[in-house]
Amino acid sequence: MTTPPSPGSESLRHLPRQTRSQERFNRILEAAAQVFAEVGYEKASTEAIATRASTSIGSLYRFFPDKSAILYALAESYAEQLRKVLAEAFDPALSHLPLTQVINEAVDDFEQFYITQPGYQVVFAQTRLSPDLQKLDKRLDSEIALHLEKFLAARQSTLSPEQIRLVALISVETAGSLQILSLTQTEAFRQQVMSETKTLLTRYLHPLFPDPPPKP
Amino acid sequence: MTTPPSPGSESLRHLPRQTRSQERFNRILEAAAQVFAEVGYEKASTEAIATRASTSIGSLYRFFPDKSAILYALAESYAEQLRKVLAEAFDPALSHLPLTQVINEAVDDFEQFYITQPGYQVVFAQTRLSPDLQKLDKRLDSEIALHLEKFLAARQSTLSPEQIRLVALISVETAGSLQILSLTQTEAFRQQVMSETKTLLTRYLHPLFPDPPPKP
Amino acid sequence: MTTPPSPGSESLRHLPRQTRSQERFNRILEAAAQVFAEVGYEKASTEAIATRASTSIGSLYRFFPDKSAILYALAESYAEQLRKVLAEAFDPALSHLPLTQVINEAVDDFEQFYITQPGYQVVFAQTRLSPDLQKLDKRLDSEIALHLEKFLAARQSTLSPEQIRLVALISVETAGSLQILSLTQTEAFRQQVMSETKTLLTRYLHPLFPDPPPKP
Amino acid sequence: MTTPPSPGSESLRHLPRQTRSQERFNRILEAAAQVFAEVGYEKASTEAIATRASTSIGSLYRFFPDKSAILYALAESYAEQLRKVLAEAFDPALSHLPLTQVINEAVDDFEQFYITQPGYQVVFAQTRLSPDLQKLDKRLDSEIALHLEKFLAARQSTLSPEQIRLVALISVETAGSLQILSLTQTEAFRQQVMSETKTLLTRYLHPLFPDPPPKP
DNA sequence: TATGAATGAGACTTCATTCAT
DNA sequence: GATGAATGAAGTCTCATTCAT
Repeated sequence: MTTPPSPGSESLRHLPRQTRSQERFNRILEAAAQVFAEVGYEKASTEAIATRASTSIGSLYRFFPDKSAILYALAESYAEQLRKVLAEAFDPALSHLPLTQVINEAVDDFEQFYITQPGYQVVFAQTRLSPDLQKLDKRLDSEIALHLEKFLAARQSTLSPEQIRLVALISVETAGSLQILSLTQTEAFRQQVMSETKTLLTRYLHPLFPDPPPKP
Repeated sequence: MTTPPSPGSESLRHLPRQTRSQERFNRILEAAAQVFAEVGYEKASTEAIATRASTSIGSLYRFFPDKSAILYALAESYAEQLRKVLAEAFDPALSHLPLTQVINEAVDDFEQFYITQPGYQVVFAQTRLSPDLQKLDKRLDSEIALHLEKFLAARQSTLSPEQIRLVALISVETAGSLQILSLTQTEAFRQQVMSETKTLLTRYLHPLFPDPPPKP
Repeated sequence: MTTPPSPGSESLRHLPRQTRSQERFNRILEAAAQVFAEVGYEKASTEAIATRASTSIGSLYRFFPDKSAILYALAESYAEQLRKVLAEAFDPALSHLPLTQVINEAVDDFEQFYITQPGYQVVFAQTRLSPDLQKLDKRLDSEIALHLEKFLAARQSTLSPEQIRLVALISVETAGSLQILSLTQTEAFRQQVMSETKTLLTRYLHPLFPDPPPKP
Repeated sequence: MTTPPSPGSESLRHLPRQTRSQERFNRILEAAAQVFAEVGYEKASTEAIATRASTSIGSLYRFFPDKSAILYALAESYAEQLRKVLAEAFDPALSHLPLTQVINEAVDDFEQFYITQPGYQVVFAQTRLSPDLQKLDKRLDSEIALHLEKFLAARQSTLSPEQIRLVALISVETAGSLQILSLTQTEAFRQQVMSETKTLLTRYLHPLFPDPPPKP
């Protein structure tokens, strides 16, 4: 997921892809994601996380100075993953495609991320809520909106970079919150919510970034 | 805020508008809102809440069987307040006004509510996050979206009641999450976010509920 | 049950047999007996006792300086009741009857007392257990054994008064503990235990107090 | 006293007979016995037990999930010890001895157990009294009476196994309650009570299990 | 005198964190 | 480096007792 404190040599061909240390670091992060998703951040005990990661509480504290450091590291990991997802979805090379199509696929990708990373919701809510994690929260926001910004900037638009940033942030926030809403619903309703999310985003963004004229 | 367990006789002469009991009940609820807003639900200790309410831990437990009951009561209280705010903002009598105007004012009212009730965010996040509060969460969603639903239904529309319900829920959810986003930002950016929120909602809703023709 | 602190005029013909105060005192004592029997002394809350007695916690504390005073008063009450039961069962006037018969009836009376006074077990165990109630415990023992002593003394016996006291105490203790044992058993087994109790006591006492020769 | 959850390797060299864990487990159990004996089960605080065991409250809860588990473990421990005491006292190999002699020695052994294990009374009273410990109570009764049962069965008797069971249970119960009675008395009286206990049991049991004819 | 709201000491229990092995 | 036993601060909640009304 993310790089552990001690780097380790990754370029030597026949050596294990990850050092033992990295492996354990990632196992703990995955275990934390699971436990956070199941019971929330506060109720997740470090003991439970260590057990889930098939390691000891002592080892956990070798990697993380305290419990909140796990949340931080997980947030970093999610930020990186989201960056990749959004980098693909909003590849500037796709900026000539109809906006609707790009949005639809991006929302679908976003949904996949939420479904496969059930810990994200908790981390997201926790960083948003707790005053001492807000710095982290803003950085998460920035990273996430970054690629959308680039994509939007690639389409000719009269918007200033600051305006584009605003629009990107709002779009991502909206998509995220509706995603979370959808996950508390029945399957049928969930799909309706997702479909409506696409409509909403399209209607919001279309006037700002009109589709380019088809190339002759 | 909400009515305490036992009402008591309120018609006696010019005696206090609230009984001693109601006063204390409300003080505790307000203190809880503050503490929740400051440190979050889990980190808020019942002791801290009692102290903030200038009462004893024993008195707190006279009104609330356990800590979660405070969250419940606060949620009910907020739901009721929001209902009132939205009832005014979406008074069906206003359904002949331009949608933009109604949305603008509703978002402003909503913002006022968020600003004056800093505990709402926490309660909202908590009910959304914790599995055993989801029933409460859904009920709150329904109640909150109710007035928007009625308002939208009052405008002629080709949408089914179910579709209107969906649209209302999404609108309220979006407005809420952007509200929260705005509160983590600087004042200048915050206002831009609110303004953009109005734009987004208008663009989303307008195609569904076209403004009525001006009266001749 | 027992006389409350303030005596009250009981000899005036047309006045209520008990003053309001006495009535309440007795209601509290009865309520305490019930609650003690149900949950034990320590887990019985003074609030629960007051409620069961249809009075207020404040009134309860008018009669009893603290919780243990209720236990004391109840113990006094039981001592008095037991004294009556045993006074009848071991009426010295019956000392000419065969020992077996007297024992059988006494055990039956004792059983009735236990069944109708479910609080007795708890009070008994509590006074026996708690160091600061042992004085009370010994007085209970004395009172209870008193009548048996008188009865035994009335039959010619070579035993000294001290020896008779010892025998009486042991008999009562044994009967009591087997009584308690019987109450934790199924109905069928319970009756066997009671029957065996009679046998045991008869075999123990008979050599000490042989039946008098039948009067010609 | 009893074996702690995880045994551990005990065969290593000349290392401590008990593992650190077992040592602490036993220390806690002994401390609990003392505190229970002094103030009773309900008034014994887990904090006081931990302190008396020279350990921390956290360690106590590492071994026992809650306070009642300490009572359970102590009850098991006592049951096992009593079983051993009674197994020796009622060794069927002794069944040819005069009943009086066997009873005398058994009562003496029983007395030693009570004196050296002052917590037993409390555990005994608690299991007998509290509704949710009655299953444990009955099991303890059975185990404790088991050896007397075997011993009695080894002497020719016309009694059915069920009758023997009843007689054994009653004998043990009686001996126990008289033991407790004796402990609340002065030393001189205490010895008289113990002596009388032997007489009582002998008179009760002798007719049922006559001494075998002396070997020629 | 009766009431019951208020108090707060203290009980049980959890869990983040440390550190000897 | 890994382990997990040990620690103890801190949290939730109960309940005997007081006292203003």
